[in-house]
Amino acid sequence: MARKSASTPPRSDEALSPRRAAILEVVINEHIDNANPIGSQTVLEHSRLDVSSATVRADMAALETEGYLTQPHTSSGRIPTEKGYRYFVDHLGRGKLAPSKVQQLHDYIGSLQGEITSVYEQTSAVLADVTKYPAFVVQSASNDVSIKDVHLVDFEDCLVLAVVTFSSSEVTRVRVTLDNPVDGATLREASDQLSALLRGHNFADRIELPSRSTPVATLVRRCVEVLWDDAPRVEGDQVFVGGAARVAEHFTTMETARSILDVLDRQLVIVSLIKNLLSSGISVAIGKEHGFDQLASCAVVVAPVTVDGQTAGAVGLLEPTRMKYGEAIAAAEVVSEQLTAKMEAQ
Amino acid sequence: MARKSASTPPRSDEALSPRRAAILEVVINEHIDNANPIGSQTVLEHSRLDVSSATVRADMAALETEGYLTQPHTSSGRIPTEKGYRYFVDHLGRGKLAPSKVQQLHDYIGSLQGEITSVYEQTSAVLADVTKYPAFVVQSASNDVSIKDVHLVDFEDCLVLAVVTFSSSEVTRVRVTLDNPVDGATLREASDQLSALLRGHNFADRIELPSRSTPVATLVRRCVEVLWDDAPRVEGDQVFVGGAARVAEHFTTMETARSILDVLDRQLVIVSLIKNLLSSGISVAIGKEHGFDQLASCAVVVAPVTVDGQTAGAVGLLEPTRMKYGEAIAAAEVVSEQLTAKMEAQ
DNA sequence: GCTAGCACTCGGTAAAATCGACTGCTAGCA
DNA sequence: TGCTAGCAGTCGATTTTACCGAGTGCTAGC
Repeated sequence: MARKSASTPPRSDEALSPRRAAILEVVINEHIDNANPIGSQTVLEHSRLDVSSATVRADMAALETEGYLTQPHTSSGRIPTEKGYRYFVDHLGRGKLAPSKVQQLHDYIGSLQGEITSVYEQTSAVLADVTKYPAFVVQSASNDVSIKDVHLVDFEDCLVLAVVTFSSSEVTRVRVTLDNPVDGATLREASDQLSALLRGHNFADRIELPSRSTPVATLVRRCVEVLWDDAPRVEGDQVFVGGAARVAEHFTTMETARSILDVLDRQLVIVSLIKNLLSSGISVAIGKEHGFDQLASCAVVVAPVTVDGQTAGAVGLLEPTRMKYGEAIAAAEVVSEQLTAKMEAQ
Repeated sequence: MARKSASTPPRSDEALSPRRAAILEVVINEHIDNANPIGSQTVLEHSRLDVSSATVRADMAALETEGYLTQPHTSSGRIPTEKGYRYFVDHLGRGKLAPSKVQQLHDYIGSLQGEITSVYEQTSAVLADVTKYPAFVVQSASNDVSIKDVHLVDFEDCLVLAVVTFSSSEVTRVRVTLDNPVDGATLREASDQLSALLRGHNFADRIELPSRSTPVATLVRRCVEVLWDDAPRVEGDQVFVGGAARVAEHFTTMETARSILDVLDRQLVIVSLIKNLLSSGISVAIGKEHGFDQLASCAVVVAPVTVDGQTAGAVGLLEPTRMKYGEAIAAAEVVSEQLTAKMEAQ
């Protein structure tokens, strides 16, 4: 996957004359609404400008040479370029989300219960439902999670389940097979020793193992070994994609739909996309700005979920460049706020 | 979602004359290969029949009146109907999977480790990769899972985590908030009592609660209450869909792609689809046979994963009716065998 | 029961014709 | 200098027409 450096947040600084800005705005708004190239006539109809179409034409020609607009072919209206959208996002369309939708998001996310994972998963679905676009929620692997407790559960003769509780209140389990059966007392004692030994540590730490060869010490050693080898490394970042089916609604050609679905399937790609954007402080990446070729026809909107100053995750939307930026950004922000609030309440 | 009863396993019993069967087979094979309607000429070229095209035409006309073939329009070749495919699946195409693919599936699934859930999830991805079609794996909620162990972990003053281990070796956790802080000894004692009290039961059972009002008894009561209220009901059936993006590869019109993606998003629908098919002993449902309108243009192939005579899950493929049935069925079976073997080994 | 041959159908494709929404440009006006 | 009116020209999209050929059903004859 090709990616360019996204280190410099794109931002268009040049200012446009008020009239040209107005024209650009109309072109973008109209184009978003009906996907057609926009001509000078149409611009006039949808603006308060009191000039002739020839003047608008001249301005549009200027906007084109400056790179904000482009013509699909001579003799048809103009459509926005990525630069045009960028200017729009930075200077113009301060869109809002319909209050009813905000309410909907509030209500739904507020009502979610249960494991963080499932909250995130459901959130991705709601966000997709509300925006009608594919949405994703990334749950970051928090890097300072430590072990809180270890408990051994006896299964069969030589099989023990090590149940590890983390400070994040997540739980994982690992099967430990033994050479010899153990009795309940040994198990219990080993449980206690393990808890004491590992509490506060995480899998990056080196643990001082007991060297004695009592049954308990042996069991403890074995468990630590297995845990350090097998434990799902405090699970990496997880991605939940909601509304992938929406792709088919919004992208007209099969081919683009296909390549986008493909990306949505590859969670690693999404994670790195999001991380790049977040780390360079970007909240909207339009077209090629994010450097992922397969998504060149899309814009990505992200908003971080921050808990205690740490990035706990992110919320994102994937839409065609021709989208309602205002609404999308607002929606992502509302959801990220909701999630942030929810996480902090825990 | 409309569904018709799928209680009678469809099965075409009428026998066709050998020649007609041969013709049907060629039509289907050719149609699967290149999606075109097949004419009498083409049939001759791809069969060992030593008759004239007129004869083939007569037979094809007969096959059409009997419902096995149909003409998209007068004056073009024939394509198979659902009934045609059904006959094909029941009597003709005993296809096989390329040994290399079988090997691939064996190797990959054999190498999977970790939690059942993740094994299932990855399996769905591999199956999709190997077949190039969307695949799903359903993990059934086993209905005779019982609690094996309960362990309380102290979090904050009035917050305790109840970690429940099930006989299936799965683990779940529930947050229990308390009115008063508890000390370590109480917690430990309560853990032990809970384990003893709940071991062997599941959330459908009624539990006799201790009525005393000692701190331990109170804690035990509270935990059971919360567990019975909040515990994710030994999670229902879970569906893992792999290769959803493949939909865009195989379905030509945006609209069908869209409606199929939509279904893949709705896991409940898939579960009920699979359950219906399995319970009526069907392994292939072609077109409308399964009664789900949105999937009318698809065929579904399923194979159960059985452990100890109990259905532990299922493996399925979703393909257009125009698909290589032989391969698909073989692939689903290989995978279901692999999973079955893996589950039984645990 | 099979075949050869013939008239016929009709979807798909290619070429031609038409339309109309745009543009750029120029000359003229405040 | 900035704006406008008007005109000629461009070019994609749509419709029309013509045509081809794969494939059919049918019938008469072996």
